Amino acid sequence: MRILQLHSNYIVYKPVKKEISIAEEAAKEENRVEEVVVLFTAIEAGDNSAMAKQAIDDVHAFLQNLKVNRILLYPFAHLSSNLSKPSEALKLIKEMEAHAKQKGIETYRAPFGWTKQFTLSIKGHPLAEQSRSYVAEAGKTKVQQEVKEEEPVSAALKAEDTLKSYWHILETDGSLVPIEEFNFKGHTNLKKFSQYEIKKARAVTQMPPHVPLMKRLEIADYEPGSDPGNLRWYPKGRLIKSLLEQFVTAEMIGYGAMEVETPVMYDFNHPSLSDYLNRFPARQYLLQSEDKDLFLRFAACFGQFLMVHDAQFSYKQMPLKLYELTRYSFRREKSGEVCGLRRLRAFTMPDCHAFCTDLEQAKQEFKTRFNLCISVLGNIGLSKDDYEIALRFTKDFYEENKEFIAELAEIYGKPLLAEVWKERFFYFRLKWDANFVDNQDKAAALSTDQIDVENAKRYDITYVNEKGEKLNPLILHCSPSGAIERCVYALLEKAYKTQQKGELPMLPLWLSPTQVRLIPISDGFTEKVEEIAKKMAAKCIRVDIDDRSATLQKRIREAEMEWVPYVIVVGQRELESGVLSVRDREAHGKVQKMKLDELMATVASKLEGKPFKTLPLPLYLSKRPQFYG
RNA sequence: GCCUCGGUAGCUCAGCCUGGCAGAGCGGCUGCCUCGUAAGCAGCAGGCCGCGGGAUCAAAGCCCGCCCGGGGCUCCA
Repeated sequence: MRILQLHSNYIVYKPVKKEISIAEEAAKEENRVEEVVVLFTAIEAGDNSAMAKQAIDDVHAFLQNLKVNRILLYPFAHLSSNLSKPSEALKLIKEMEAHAKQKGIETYRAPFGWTKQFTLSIKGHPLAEQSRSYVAEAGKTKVQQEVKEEEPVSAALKAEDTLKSYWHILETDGSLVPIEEFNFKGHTNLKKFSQYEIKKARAVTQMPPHVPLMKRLEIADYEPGSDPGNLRWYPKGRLIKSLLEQFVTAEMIGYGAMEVETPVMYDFNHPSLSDYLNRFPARQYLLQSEDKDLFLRFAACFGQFLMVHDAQFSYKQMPLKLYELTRYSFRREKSGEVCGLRRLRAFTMPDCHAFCTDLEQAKQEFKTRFNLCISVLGNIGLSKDDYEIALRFTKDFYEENKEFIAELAEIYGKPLLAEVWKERFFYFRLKWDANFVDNQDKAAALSTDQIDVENAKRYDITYVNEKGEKLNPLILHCSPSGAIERCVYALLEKAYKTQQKGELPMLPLWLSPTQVRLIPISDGFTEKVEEIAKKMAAKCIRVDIDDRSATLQKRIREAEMEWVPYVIVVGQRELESGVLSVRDREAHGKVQKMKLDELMATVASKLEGKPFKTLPLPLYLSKRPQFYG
């Protein structure tokens, strides 16, 4: 007997169709039970009455802990592959029901033998979700009990429960080393990341450094007037985010993806969608409109799959690549999990799907995108030293594709973490993700790509092959950079690390809100300085002027605290000689002499290939409001 | 969701334990200073002490509930 026990806020279920001849009579209407412990129950071959009684007694003990006295017995065959005969199962279920009632538990029961659909809302506390199995063994009942967080719905997810991960380090030559045998010397971050993945180890109790930074630099801030994890972005933050969005989008279009736009909300009861939804253990934002239940998307999958389902294409157009910058994707993360820019409830995620004919094509594409992602991260300002990669695959996939896996390891050029499963239980066969390790030794995934072998069928996506046959493609899911907000988080955390080393923190030049700050030494020079500013702005350089009446030293200090890459003081000497004194942050704040044209050429060369947006604030600092502090 | 810490001026925070006039620094405004590479000087304004309830002659402070944030538990497709 297998029982999945879920302490729920509510469950709504509806019998849809009789499955078997002995199915009970039931009305095809919705039933709703509030504040209830739902018992998804599968009766297995060999189960007996004693076991049924034992199971209810165990549940009863739990109810007292949970301070609830209401259960719903929900026959749920998918929990086991060793089911008993239906007649026996029904008998035992009825016994459980009777026993529960006898113990004074308010007992409800979903009908046996029906296909049912349900929606339920699980409580978040650690005891809310439990699975138990009872095995008949030499006349006595053995209870195996596990406390495990998981969504109840899919058999595949249940498998996660029993399926074990085998951890290895994949060397750059493609060899797999069991993790306990790997020498982590010189691979500090990989070690931290591995520990984070495997043990979920937490050490520090400290505010993540990027949070005060995102506020002080007027990038983003919490918005108490919204839901947690929905942030406000100040002009400078909006600029940074917008540039990242533009850059990633341009890279994906350059790669050959077709940019599309799809709705942010979907029908909760759409057949393909609800199925996929149940496969995805994230919590959704739900909303009601007229008579519809809607959910907010957590990725672009829905929209793109529905679009491709309706599209006609053949092997000649493949791999077929669609891209969308989802602003926003929503995930109703548990309140304790939302954190600064690391983990949000509303976030901007570039999402690119490639529809491939077969595994060979998928692998080829996967490799192309692997290179592309590394390049995208690098251009954003995150080098291979800043993140660690995990590759996750099944044992059989590895056996069949050793060379391919080795190629990936070679491309990356650093040992990476390999998670190996004996069998597949997610919808993908191969996945990689790049993970930033932050100042709290926490890891956050950035880029990722997966080979999805399930969803084409689920969404009835087909292409036509050479012989005119309709086939389901393989689907690659890729986020080239990961969430844009998370990129900002990584850049800020990285800058903080730099600062801890005693160096000057900064953002990449192309993302710096002010690239060049001009400081007229006194009022009389402001007009001349504006001429210089105009020349620079004309060359697509974000320049501003600190015309405030504060002392020179104070204005320099504030420019430094804003991480302005180039600070130039302009007075009589500069105007007469035409030579500027440029305080170069990258060169540790050293003041360098150069002509305006030289500076503009230097800056322009560093900005090559990056998108540009004009300054999102008034040219004169005296005209700017203060958003924070 | 649970545990835990916090929320006082725009920001950072002291005051709370032991109830009795609401505080500091930064920022803002005004004035002086017009400056040569990381904090010039002075004055003024600025408060629903997170929100709601309770006990008290009296609450920022004590008690209860809620909201928001940090950290932890749990989890991350």
